[in-house]
Amino acid sequence: MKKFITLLKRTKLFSGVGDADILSMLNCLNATVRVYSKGEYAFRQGEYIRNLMILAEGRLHIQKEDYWGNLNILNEIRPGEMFGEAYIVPDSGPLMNDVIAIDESVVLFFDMERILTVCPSACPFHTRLVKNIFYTISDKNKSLVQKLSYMSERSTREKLLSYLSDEAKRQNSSSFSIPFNRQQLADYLSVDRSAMSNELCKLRDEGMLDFHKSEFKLSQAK
Amino acid sequence: MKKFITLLKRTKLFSGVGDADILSMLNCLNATVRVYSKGEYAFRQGEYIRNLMILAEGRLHIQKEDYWGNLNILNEIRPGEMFGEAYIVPDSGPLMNDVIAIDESVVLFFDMERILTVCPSACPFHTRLVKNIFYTISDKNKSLVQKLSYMSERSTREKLLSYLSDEAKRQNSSSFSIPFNRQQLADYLSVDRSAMSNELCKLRDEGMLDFHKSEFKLSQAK
DNA sequence: TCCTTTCTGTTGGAAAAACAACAGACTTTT
DNA sequence: AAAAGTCTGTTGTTTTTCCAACAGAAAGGA
Repeated sequence: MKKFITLLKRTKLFSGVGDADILSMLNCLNATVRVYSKGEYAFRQGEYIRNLMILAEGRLHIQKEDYWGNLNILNEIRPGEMFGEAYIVPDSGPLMNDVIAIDESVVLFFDMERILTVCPSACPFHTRLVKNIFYTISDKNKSLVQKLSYMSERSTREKLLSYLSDEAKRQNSSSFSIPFNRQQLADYLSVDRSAMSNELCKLRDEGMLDFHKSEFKLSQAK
Repeated sequence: MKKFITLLKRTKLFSGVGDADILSMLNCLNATVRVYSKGEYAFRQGEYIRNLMILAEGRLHIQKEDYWGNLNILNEIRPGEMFGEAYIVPDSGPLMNDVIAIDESVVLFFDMERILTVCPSACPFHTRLVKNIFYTISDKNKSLVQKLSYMSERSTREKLLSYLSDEAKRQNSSSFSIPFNRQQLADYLSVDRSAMSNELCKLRDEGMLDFHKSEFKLSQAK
């Protein structure tokens, strides 16, 4: 287990916890390791998950196959990332997705029940851990809600405006830069790139905003 | 505070906690009450939130105004529901939305720091509370991810298929009923009702599925 | 520097969704 | 039982998006 400490101290889950404490917590949380070979399924749709996982090495895809057999990749997990946190609720039902190892992958399993139950006084950094995990899912929650608010706009134009408007708020300035190129932004908003690019230029021509590469500036419509 | 116990014991946050314990926990969590009159803003965009809130009475809207002044209602909070949980992360930035009282509303404030920090041994139901709050957020997370996976499909048809496919999985049967009427389903998937209704009928005519009101049955395409 | 690759804006035609409007089926109220 | 209201499917028109293709600009590598 020792070899994972360097990785773990950089994860959100164990941030702020010292090396020695991580080691003792791994015991406390009943941590186990499992290696999946390339192409192997870590979990399959319909299974029940009772652990919280962190990917130590490799690469995983969370994917979904629908009733008619169409495959859809929902997410790629990279080393240090946590997954499974949404399925540890006692009666949360079976897993709706498949988790497959794209490369040979090393996965750490933590006993979720212990994370939430064991008395912090017995393990001084337990409180820290609970906070960290809480903060992590809380953050995720927030970004999901935000993305959802953009995506529920009906038109590409409105998706763009709501996203850019929020970004301006967040960065507290009408001039700001975004962390996406055009293709990434289109993917994020689930729209076609060329149509989006087109719409951006229309907005510019209408005087609503201006941009250069990933730098944007919002203005009042003329 | 006593008068809120009946309500609180029915919330997800305090489920499984007895009356007496709720009362002592309210102290432990530094619970405070605030009444908002109809039309009053509980929070405004740009503020920082340091509490977890439960609506005791009334009705709140979480809404957003964009840079150009367009208003958008994101969510309606009803009695017993929790909110603000996504903003308690220390450096989560300012609130991006407004929270406004639609009717006169009574809101309970809980000290988030205390929820996550105080040693459970001092307050026997604290562990229970941490679990409850974790489960609640976790559940919300899961439903957000699911909704997002439907909404990121590009066409109405694909949105429908992914939603119905998941519903069949979840209910573990190719025959199932959904909790929406047509308009609600359209709103949930962010599409036009009539176009969706049209698409549903096409799918039926192609032999992919059958339905009657909110009862659906998936089948292999002919 | 030149060459290759990536990124962005632009276009025109094809496909899909939104919109408006309406009729029949079903519910609820009176 | 009648009336009013809601829900659903259907249609035709308008608007928007998607898609494919391309050219210039920018970035990166040889």
